[in-house]
Amino acid sequence: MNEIRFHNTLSNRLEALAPLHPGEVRIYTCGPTVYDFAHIGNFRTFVFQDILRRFLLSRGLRVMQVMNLTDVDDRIIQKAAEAGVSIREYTEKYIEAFLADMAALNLQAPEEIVRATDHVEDMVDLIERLKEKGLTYESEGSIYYRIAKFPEYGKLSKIDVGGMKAGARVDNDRYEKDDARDFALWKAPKPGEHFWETRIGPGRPGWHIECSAMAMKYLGETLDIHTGGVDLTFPHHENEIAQSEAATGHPFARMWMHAEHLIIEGEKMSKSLGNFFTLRDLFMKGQKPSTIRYLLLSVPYRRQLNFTGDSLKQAEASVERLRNFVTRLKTEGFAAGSNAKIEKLADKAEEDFDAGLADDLNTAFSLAAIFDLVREVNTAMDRGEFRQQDAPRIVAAMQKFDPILAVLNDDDADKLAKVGFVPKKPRMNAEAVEALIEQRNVAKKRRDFKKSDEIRQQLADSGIILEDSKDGSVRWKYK
RNA sequence: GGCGCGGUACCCAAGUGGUAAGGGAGAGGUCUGCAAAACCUUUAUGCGUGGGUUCGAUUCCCACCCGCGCCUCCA
Repeated sequence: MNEIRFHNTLSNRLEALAPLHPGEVRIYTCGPTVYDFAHIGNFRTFVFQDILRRFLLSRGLRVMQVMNLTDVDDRIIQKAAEAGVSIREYTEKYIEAFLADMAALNLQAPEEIVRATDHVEDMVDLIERLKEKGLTYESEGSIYYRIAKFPEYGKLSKIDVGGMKAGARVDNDRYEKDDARDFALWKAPKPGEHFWETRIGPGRPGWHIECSAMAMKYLGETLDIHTGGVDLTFPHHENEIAQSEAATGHPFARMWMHAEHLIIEGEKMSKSLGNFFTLRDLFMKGQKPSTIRYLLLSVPYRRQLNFTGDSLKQAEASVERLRNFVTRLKTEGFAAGSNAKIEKLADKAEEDFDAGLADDLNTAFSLAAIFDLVREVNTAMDRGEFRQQDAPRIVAAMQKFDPILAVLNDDDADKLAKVGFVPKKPRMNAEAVEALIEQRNVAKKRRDFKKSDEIRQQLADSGIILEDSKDGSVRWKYK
């Protein structure tokens, strides 16, 4: 098997994965800020992270992944106040929605999903450590990190912060800082705002400190991989490095992996452009979970992904092709015996699939390996060169791919129902479908094709596709 | 301006110093009562532009153009 190599933002090159604790990969994943429903762009990043962990698991590695939920920040405080509820109550709804959305997209739950507000103590501890080392200062009740004390600042984003002058920019926080580059570790409470009473005074945590504190609590002072969207590289991850490494004296994350953004119809997604989609928006429009997951995983994570109506159609058709193939394998009858060539095709596909992923999660390459297999096996079937005993081998290959792709085995409607999305019009149940198919069979026997075609059309209007096979049996599926 | 990602057929997209994977879509064909599914053929003498290195470059070097992101607590 090929060596696993990932692109490390820190070195800006491909590096072999070498976990600190052999056999186990410790990953920290920047999760969502739960002030609203997560959008499709967020899920592009989360799908990348899911592919990452699933691939590592497929290699027999243990994965310890921690994902945070940022459940306290300016927006949350403001919105909760507007709604007249506590931060906890306000975020609960969006956390539940996020977990449901994850399940809908077949995103495996990380080993730990942790909330910032459950870890204020850990953050206070970390801030105290920084304080003892003389890396902080206080101003109007807030505590800041003094960037000037961390010479390596900027090593991740390669941003030369030397030019940024204090007061040169509008400070969104409207707190007084000595240097524009400095960031808040702890924010003094504003009147009427929710705050924590702690050893370092009343207030609430800054954004960056939660990730450092929680990552180190669950994964140790040095983790193997830290992931997030490209936009987090600066300042968020840069600040995490500054805080963590200054406090411990050890490297914080050995490898940083960042997912490129998703754009919509060639444009940046934004609320003002009206191209801002949540998952539920897409489900309401009739998009299937498998379609969305496939589209998000089919473009390698370091490439910008253009999310368009056309690309959704293409993704849906691709998933359909794969599913049709599996159905054919399982339902069609083949002549007895086996064909050594088929075994080789399966071996090659499995090898290539894995090699693609090992090469910085090149999902496009891996998918091509699968489609090569699909085409070659279909051809062999059509030519009568595929035998009964070949089927289990190919089914096994497909079942080897799906723990990573996770788009083959689910029934989309069931999936949606399970996570609480109810389609606008209910599907025709299986009994009704079978009954109509039987009527059509009778008509066909009489060679009353007008009638049989009417029935087929009737089913098609209800989203049922029929496939007549040579032996007279009829396969059907929901569109 | 700085940092980063990218510009490959109608669309999505892989890729290598030696002559362009895969998927979708279109066209034609096989199969079928007709469909669906599947298969076959077909759609880039060319991979943003201009130079250079080389026997040979889409792949290496230089310059330039264009798109996008970050540099403002947006994945």
